[in-house]
Amino acid sequence: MRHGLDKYYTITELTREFGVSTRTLRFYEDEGLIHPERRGRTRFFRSTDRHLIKEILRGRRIGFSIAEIREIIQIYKEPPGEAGQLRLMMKRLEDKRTELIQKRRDIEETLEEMSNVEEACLTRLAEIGVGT
Amino acid sequence: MRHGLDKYYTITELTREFGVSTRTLRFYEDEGLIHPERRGRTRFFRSTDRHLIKEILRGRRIGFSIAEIREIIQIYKEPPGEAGQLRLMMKRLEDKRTELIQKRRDIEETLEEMSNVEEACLTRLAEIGVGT
DNA sequence: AGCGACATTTACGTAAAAGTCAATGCGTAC
DNA sequence: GTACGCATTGACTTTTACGTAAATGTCGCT
Repeated sequence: MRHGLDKYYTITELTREFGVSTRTLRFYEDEGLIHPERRGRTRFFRSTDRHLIKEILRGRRIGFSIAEIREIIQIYKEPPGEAGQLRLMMKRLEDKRTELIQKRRDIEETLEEMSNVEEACLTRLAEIGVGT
Repeated sequence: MRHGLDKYYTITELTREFGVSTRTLRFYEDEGLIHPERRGRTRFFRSTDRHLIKEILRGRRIGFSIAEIREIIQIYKEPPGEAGQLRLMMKRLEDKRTELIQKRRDIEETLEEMSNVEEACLTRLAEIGVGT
């Protein structure tokens, strides 16, 4: 079943879908994050690559570095078997969780402030531009 | 009342409080984000600077660039008076809001996945390390 | 006066994440 | 068969956000 009838994606298809450049996707390949197949020199992306790209971009939006994203992907590919490694990983997960929760709080605070500013704008607009 | 009896903060006090380097605070000054006073060549920070630094660091955690942060600070300092400017600003606020909401969703998805991974770790640990 | 601790300025360095450019290949439509 | 468009590779460049080093200044203490 593996690699059966999956659709192939060309690099430009994916750049259009995700709004990134070809350079970016090649960069991610160089960094070992994705592994498109080749026919000749042309890359052919499987749906698994496509899915990976989605995750990479999400990580990027959150602010993860390439190194961190690579690490996360590694965890999915080969979850650590040894107990010490597992504990270490959970410790790091805990740290990341704390960081993300902080970040979420930051975002929420900022969203609130933006609402305030927006409201102020509206009243200001109402004041000035009654006849606009 | 202005500049009355406010406390002064030295640069190192603030670096300790916020866990950033002196270089960082001087950099923010160079970038025009904060304006500590001087006695001789030494910087003295007011509580307004301290508050600004808090906001800057929050923006940084969210992923805003220095330019964006400067822009936000500008808005607080001198809200635009002209109607066109106001509209433009609201448009940009809208864009930012969309971006932040997306980012928040990204974070929430990632937090969920982290929970799953953590759970998997726990069961795995239970399997292996019954006697650990 | 001299020491140590902390500050400052200037200037160059750096890592991450691409952007850009030039040369080249490959398929196919005309 | 050649021109065109899309791909590729490799090298070089850019931007952001500071780090780091070197040379000095300043303040308080003893």
